[in-house]
Amino acid sequence: MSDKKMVESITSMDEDFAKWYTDVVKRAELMDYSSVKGCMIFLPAGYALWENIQGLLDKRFKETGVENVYMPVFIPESLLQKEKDHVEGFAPEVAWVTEGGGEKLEEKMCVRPTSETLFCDLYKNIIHSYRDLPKIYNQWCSVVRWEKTTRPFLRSREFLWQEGHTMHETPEEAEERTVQMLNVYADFLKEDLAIPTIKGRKTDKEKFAGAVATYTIEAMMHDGKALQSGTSHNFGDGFAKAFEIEYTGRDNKQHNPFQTSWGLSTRLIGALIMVHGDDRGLVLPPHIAPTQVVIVPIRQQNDGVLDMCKKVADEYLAGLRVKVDDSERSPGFKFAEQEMRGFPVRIEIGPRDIENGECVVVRRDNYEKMKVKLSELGDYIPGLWIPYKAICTKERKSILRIPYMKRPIMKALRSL
RNA sequence: CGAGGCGUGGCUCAGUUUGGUAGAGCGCUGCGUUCGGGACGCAGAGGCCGCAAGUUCAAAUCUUGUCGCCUCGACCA
Repeated sequence: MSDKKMVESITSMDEDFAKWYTDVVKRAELMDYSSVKGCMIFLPAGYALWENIQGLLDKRFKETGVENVYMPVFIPESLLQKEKDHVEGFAPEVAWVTEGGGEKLEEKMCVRPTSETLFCDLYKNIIHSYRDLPKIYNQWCSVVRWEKTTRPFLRSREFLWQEGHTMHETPEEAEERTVQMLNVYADFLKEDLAIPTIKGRKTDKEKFAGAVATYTIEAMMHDGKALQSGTSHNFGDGFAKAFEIEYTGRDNKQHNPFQTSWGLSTRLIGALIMVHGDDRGLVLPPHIAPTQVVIVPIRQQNDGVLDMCKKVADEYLAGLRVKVDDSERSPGFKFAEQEMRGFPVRIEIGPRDIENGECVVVRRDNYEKMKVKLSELGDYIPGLWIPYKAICTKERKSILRIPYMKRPIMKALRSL
């Protein structure tokens, strides 16, 4: 590459991993900064990743009996303060609303940093009998935490997530659900995002404010640091007691139910970038890639080349998310641009290929280049998805060998 | 919130030390030639130099304040 081209390329990850990360999120147009301090804009490419994460994870949730709800974005001060540890844990990073309609509010409200208290408020009203249990609710929403330092996807004052909140008859059942959801997260990361994780339990100091136990999945980034990628909490009956949630048990006596909560956020997009990306940019695993296959016509003005590309997309690759890049750029430019955006597979089709009834297939993860018969594409491309899953088992072993493991992962390991 | 760095066309930056007509490359628009790893020619458009006060005949440049962004640290999904 000439110096001219180097100007536009991204910083090497070994030279400066933090700079590489921000270069990638900006150049791949995943996000942008806004005039709102500490908050970020999800651009189409970034939001599409979240939509796909939502779709795949929500399906897994539903398979375990989860129902979706939506709760208010505000929490009255009195409600937030009902559980002592909880309010102490979150107080420093809560944003408050003190005025509405031009008048000072009688009671100030915070913008939810998390919704345990709202769910408890609801459960108090709808749980009266053991027949009302379990309650397995989840909501997809955004929450606000007044962070002092922010980074795209990894930490921002407002972020998107899901928060599940469940109530159970017995402590055993609550513990079971806590672990079950941690496993749902770990399986999702492994099978759909090709991200291997290590499951662990947080120390008392690190655990969620008000929880009895916090479990976490930690993913290893390229720079050797661990990133907390999902958490699952067992609350015991602490909140239930604080919120006076009681039900009549099978023994006709009053009991407090046992509670869990679990969450996974848009931070996961940051993990995705840091785990799979390389010096050419993003590498997206096929299951969540908004565009799974991009077709580049070579000499597209020639009669038939563009038509053939569209035909391949429609007929041989039906069912996959395919894009034909018919923009008026040179092929080399398209290659570089698409690799930067992380499309898992590229197909090149030119006049020579059409004569031979074949095309060139290039994988994003290892740049492997293959000639494939057009008629065999429909089987060949989905076959490429499998190695992405294999990444997990392969890299999981290497993770355990990384010598300069950072503190969080060590703790996660120690407590297992 | 502590330490450091940076704000100049869309992007990356030069110009600031020593005040004096706003610059370059990339990108963008139009036309033509190109197309298997970031193509080329010609012709164009685009900036009150983050914002606000101050010093001065004169401020991108000096002073003060302020806002924003980045990195590291503490805290956190």
